[in-house]
Amino acid sequence: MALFVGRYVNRIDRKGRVSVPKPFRDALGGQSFSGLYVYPLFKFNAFEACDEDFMGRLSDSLEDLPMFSDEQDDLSVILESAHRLPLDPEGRVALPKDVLKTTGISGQALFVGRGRRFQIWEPKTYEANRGKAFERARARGATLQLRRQQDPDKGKA
Amino acid sequence: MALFVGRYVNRIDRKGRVSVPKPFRDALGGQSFSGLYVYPLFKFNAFEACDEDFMGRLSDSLEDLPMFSDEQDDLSVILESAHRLPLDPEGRVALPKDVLKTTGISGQALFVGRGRRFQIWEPKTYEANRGKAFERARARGATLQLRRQQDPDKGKA
DNA sequence: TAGTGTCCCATTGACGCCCATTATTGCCCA
DNA sequence: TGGGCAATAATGGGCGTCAATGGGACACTA
Repeated sequence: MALFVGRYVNRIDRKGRVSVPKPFRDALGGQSFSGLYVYPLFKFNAFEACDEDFMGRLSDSLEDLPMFSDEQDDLSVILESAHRLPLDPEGRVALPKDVLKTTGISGQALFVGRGRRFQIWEPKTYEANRGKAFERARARGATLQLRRQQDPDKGKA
Repeated sequence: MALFVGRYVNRIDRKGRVSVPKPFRDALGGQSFSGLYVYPLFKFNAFEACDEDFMGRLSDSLEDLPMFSDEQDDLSVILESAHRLPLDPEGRVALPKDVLKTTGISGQALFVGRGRRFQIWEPKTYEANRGKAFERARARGATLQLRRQQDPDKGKA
């Protein structure tokens, strides 16, 4: 399954195209659709990107909310604002105008791995908002409850 | 499954490459991806390394936190700061600049086995921070509750 | 026909691959 | 049991390949 980690900065050309980092392209592979989905974040002026599987999972999660509820309607704006971006033969995507506008991306785009998905930021915005995240986690003495070890025999039958 | 024990010191060459100790390479084997993942530690200026399975488990554990929550965002800095390091044909990895910078590694790297994962330290930093760990454990009279023995027949069918 | 969006090709620079050499370990045998 | 030899691991450096980038040609659309 897709696994996105690390940060990569790539240049936007005058056509609005940007190379998706090779490791991310590889992680996206194995999909029927060669490309990615992007949707805006609430908390930051950045977009999140994922593969088709994750987008389906996100959609299904929204269906778990009560139908016709305000909550579902509100969160569904994620899907309404999403884009399906195909990769060109060189592994680039064309960032839509509203993505450029919302994020403030012009010269460079920052790709940030987030495990099963990744984010796209304007580098300075990222630094301003996320630059201290590591120090915050360190200062807080952040801990994480690891998922219980998978049964190693699972699926071996 | 991967099992890393012991300490090994290897030299960094002028390209920033370092040989992963053979026993660790062997323990990493059996993955679809020939390489390892590294991520920074909060408590020390050192990095931790693991195989793809463990990284996926870490990622999934983060997904168990609520999406868009501050807690998830803060902890996700681990994934954002992580690197996927492929092994070259000789069994070396190229340590990224930020790893060298954070750890202070320049001439030599210390590999420290930690069971399912291992750590990479600048030798002097390790000595300063961990050098007395054994004495501390001894002085405390440290004890450990061992996990119950696995069923030996499990999954053998 | 202008505008938009793919696709294709060329360039360049970093990185991965390959080969050579040295160091170390482990083994064999006297 | 010690020395020497062979196999393996670690190290160093050169070079080719591929990822990132830029620009142009072409097709489709409004």
